[in-house]
Amino acid sequence: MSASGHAMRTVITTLRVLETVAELQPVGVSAIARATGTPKSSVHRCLVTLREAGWLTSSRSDRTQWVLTGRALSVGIHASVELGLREAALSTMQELRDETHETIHLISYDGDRDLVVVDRLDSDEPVRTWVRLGVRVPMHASCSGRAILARLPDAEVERLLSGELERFSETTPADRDAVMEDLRTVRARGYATNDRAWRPGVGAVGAALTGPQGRPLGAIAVSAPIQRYDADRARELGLLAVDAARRIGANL
Amino acid sequence: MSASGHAMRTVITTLRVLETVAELQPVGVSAIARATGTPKSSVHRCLVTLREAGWLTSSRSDRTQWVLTGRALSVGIHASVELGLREAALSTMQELRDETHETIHLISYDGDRDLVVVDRLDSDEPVRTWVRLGVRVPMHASCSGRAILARLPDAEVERLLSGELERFSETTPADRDAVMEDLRTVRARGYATNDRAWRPGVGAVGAALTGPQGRPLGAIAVSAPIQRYDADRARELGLLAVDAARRIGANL
DNA sequence: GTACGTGTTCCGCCTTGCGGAACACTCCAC
DNA sequence: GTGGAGTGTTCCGCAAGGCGGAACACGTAC
Repeated sequence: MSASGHAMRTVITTLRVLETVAELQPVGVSAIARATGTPKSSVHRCLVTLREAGWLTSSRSDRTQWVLTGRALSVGIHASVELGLREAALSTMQELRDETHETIHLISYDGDRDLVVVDRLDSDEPVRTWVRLGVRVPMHASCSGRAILARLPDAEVERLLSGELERFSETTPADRDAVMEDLRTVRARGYATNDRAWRPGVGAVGAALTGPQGRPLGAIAVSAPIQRYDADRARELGLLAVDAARRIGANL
Repeated sequence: MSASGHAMRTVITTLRVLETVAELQPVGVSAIARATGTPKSSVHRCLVTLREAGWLTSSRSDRTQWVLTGRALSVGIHASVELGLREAALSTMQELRDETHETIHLISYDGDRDLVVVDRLDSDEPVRTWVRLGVRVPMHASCSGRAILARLPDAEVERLLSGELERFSETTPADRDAVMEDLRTVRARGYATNDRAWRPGVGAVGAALTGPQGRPLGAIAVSAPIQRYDADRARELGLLAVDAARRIGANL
């Protein structure tokens, strides 16, 4: 697709291996080879290289398992510091959790393509939703994604929604038109909703966090098991999320 | 030094470029070339490759500047989740901050080599200390480092202190012997101290966070401007840090 | 105008990564 | 036991592909 074919193949595949380790760690050579579709010997070379670079360690025992080191952590945190989201959001997230008793997620949008869950405060209910920190969130299927899209100029929305839109369930927006229609609703009421559109059994509402120039830098989301989620609850949670987003935005 | 010379040169240099971007971002080609001692054309190729891999974006203006994307964030966060430190430490860190009114740092030790500041709660005083999240901390010169060393078996200490020990100031431990002597004190009283040994004008105390098997997974540190730091205050803060570390350890 | 400072492109030499295949090993079923 | 299906690791010859000096295009400072 994209222009520059001048990229180094070695590096690209090694980075893909690194990302796979991040997802599956602790993990062995064969599993990575399967997940990436790369020959085992090549994967092995990548792993050894990453260890020499200090990004991975091979954890002992009979079967060699690979895990990330603090180096990956260090580089990653520098990416988030630039935004300063976490610090700005922390106290408001706690208030929101106390008001709703549901799990609160903080999502970062890097202005380009990636949507990442950077922080989470857990619900105190016995039944609660769960995602791993660091997971990448789909733009079209999550309420955070659509809350952010609703604040972006049309050209950028167009670009972000190009390519295939993966369907996770019955309620995932089927195509670009469905998303665009939803965005009108989101713009009107200030928050986006998500009724099991991404992960099964999970409903959620999200509101965009905007910086000084009105540009979205991320989103805050409240997610609940579907048993505690219906139209009325969505409105209640949505209004709280919008208010929380406003307070957080004031700190950016 | 180390064994495997089978590592891929390309990848190693590209990762070094990536780390440099993390430190200096936003940053241009020439600055990176200077910092890493790599020819400009090679650095440029690395950057293009990293962009294609989705780890960097080139922010367009007159001068091309490079910054990390959320992909780096995502991978980095997965590294920290494995430890689960942040979640375990959050509430206790807040208590400790309220007790001391100084800046609290959470440091992660990945069991190998890297010591990274993963979280921070700021002091409410007008004069306060400051470090960037994600920065790598020296083992011998920081109180967190020495608090952790004090809990490690001799062989591992030996390995970690091999190589040159950088001197940051008059009070930085000069050599391995000086560190080893300090470790005895640390073991005796439970916390480590740091009187301007790493960063100028900053005093600090630190206590190790240990997992179920007693292995250190990180440290918690209280750092204060030297005006509010002397022997008495160090003891007071040290005891509070030790107690906080115990409470956090109970959650691991 | 001269002198540096950026970032970007080109191209021929020859290093270096490629990956199938063979290896050593552990576990499990029969 | 013996075979088979898993692991992770090593080898090696071929040629793909990365290297980096040099030249380029631009902007700013004096």
